[in-house]
Amino acid sequence: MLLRPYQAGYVTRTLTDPSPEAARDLLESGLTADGLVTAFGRCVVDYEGRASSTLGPGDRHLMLKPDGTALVHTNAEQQPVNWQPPGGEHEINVEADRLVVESLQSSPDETLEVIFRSVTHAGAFSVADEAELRLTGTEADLKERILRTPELVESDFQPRATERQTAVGAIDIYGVDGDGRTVAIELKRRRVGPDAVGQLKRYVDALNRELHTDARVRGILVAPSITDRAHRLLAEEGLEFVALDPGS
Amino acid sequence: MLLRPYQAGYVTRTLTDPSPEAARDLLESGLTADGLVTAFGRCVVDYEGRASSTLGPGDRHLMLKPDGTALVHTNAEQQPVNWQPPGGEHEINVEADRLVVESLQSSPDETLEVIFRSVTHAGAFSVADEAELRLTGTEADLKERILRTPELVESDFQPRATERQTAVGAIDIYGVDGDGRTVAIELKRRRVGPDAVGQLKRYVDALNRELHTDARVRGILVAPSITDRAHRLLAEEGLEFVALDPGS
DNA sequence: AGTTGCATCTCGAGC
DNA sequence: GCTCGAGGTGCAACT
Repeated sequence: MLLRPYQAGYVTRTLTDPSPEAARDLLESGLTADGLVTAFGRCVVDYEGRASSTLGPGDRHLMLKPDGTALVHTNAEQQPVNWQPPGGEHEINVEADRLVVESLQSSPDETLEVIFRSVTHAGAFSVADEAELRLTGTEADLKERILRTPELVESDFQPRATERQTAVGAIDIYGVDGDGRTVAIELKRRRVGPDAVGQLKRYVDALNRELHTDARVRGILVAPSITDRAHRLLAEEGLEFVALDPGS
Repeated sequence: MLLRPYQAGYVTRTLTDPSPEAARDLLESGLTADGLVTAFGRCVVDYEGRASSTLGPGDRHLMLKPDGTALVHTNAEQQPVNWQPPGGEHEINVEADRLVVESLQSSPDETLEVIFRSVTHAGAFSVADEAELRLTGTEADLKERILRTPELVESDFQPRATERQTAVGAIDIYGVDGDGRTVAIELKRRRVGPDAVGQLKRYVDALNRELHTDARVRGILVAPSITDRAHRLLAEEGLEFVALDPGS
C-alpha cells in the first residue's frame, strides 16, 4: 500500500465514522508501528487504581501513545479528564459491537477503560521527532547565575557546594558569608509561599543539629518574590530573603 | 452543508494532507463552533512567558480547545512537550505558505507559537459532554472517614473543627484527645515524605505560639504510609504518625 | 487578582 | 525499585 513516496515520519492515516472493527485495526496497527493514535466519539470512562473514578456518557478525544500513555480530553481545561501514565499496555477490543480501549499498568495496579458507544474518528500518526526541548528560566539557571555572581546574594558570599546533603534533604547552595558563618540557600524560580520557608527551615535546623557549632547557620531564600504570610513566617524563624530572577 | 442528520455533539470533520489554507479554515471554524481541534505534522515550537523554550523540527500532534488551551504532544510521555493554559486566545494564520498557530495569554504574558512545515491531518470535533467525573480515594474522603469514625486516629479523639485557620495556613482536622490536649491532624491521601512533616510542624508551632497554653499541642500525620527519613524527622520533632487509607 | 495547598499530580535524578 | 524535590506544574477554594 504505497500511498505516497516514503518519508520517515510522514505516515498519517485517519478514518471518519469507522466501524468498531476498523477503528480497532487502525489503532492497533498505529501503536504497533510506534505511532501515536487518536479516537473521538461518545464514550464512558472508568478508572481504578491509586484512586477510582467514573465518567458518564459524553464526547471525548482519546490519545494513546506507544509507551502506554492514555489521555482522555474534553473541550475544556488543560488537563485530561482521565489518563494513564506511561509504562503500561493498551488493549483494544470490540465487545458487543463497541470499541473498548483498556490501558493497564502494574505497580501501581491501575486500569483505565474507555467504552465507545460511537466512534466518529480514528487516527494513526507516525512520529519522527529527534529534537530536544531547550528551556531557560529554570531553577538551574538561577543556580548558575548565583554561582557565577555570588555577590547577587550578598557581598562576600562564597558558595562552597551545591546539593549538599543533610539528614532531611539536599541544600541548593551551601556556603559561607563574610563573617565566616555557614549559609544555606534555597532557590525558587518563582514567587514563594510558606512551603518554601518550611523547606529552608528544615535544612537550617538539620545543619544546626549536624554541625553543632556555636554560630547559628544562616538560611536565605532566593526567589523573584515572596508572599506576605511567607515573609512573616520567614522573619519569625530568623531566616532571610533575597529577591532574584532566574533570568540573565 | 448537511452531511448527515443533525445530532448534537456528533459533528466531526477531518482533512488529510490539507493545504495550509484548508487546515486554517477547518481549525478556525471548529474553534468558533466551540469545538476541539487537532492538527498533525512537522513543526517547530517556540514559547515565551514564565520561562522560554524552543523546540526544533519534528512531527507533533497539536490540540486546541475553545477555552484557549493548547497542547503539543509527541509520541512519548504523558505531559505535552509544550502547552498553553486556558484563558487566552488562538490565532491561526497562513504565512509564507505555512500554517502558523499562536496561542496568546495575558497575565502572565505568554505566547506559544507552532509553525508547521507540513500538515498531514487537521480535525474539528464538536463536543457534547454533560457528565461530571466522580472520583473517590481523595484526601477529602480520608477526612470524611475520620470525622465519621474518629477512633481510627485514636480512641477518645474528638474532632472540633476542619480547616481551622492559623497564621501559617489551615489545619486539616483540629480536635482534642482523651486527656484534653489539643491535636492538629494533617492528612495525606498517599505515602508521605519530609515535606508533609514540615507542613505539620509549621501548623503545630503556630498553634503553640497562638494558644500559649502550658500543654504542648500534639501533631499527628495521617497517611497510608511514611518514608524512613520522614519518620525519623517526625520523631525528632515530637510528632506522631497514624497509618490510614482514604478508602472505605 | 492573589494566596494557599491538593493532585490518580508527572518527571528526572540519585541511591 | 524507592525517595525526594522541581515544575512554564494545573486546579479549586477562598480572601
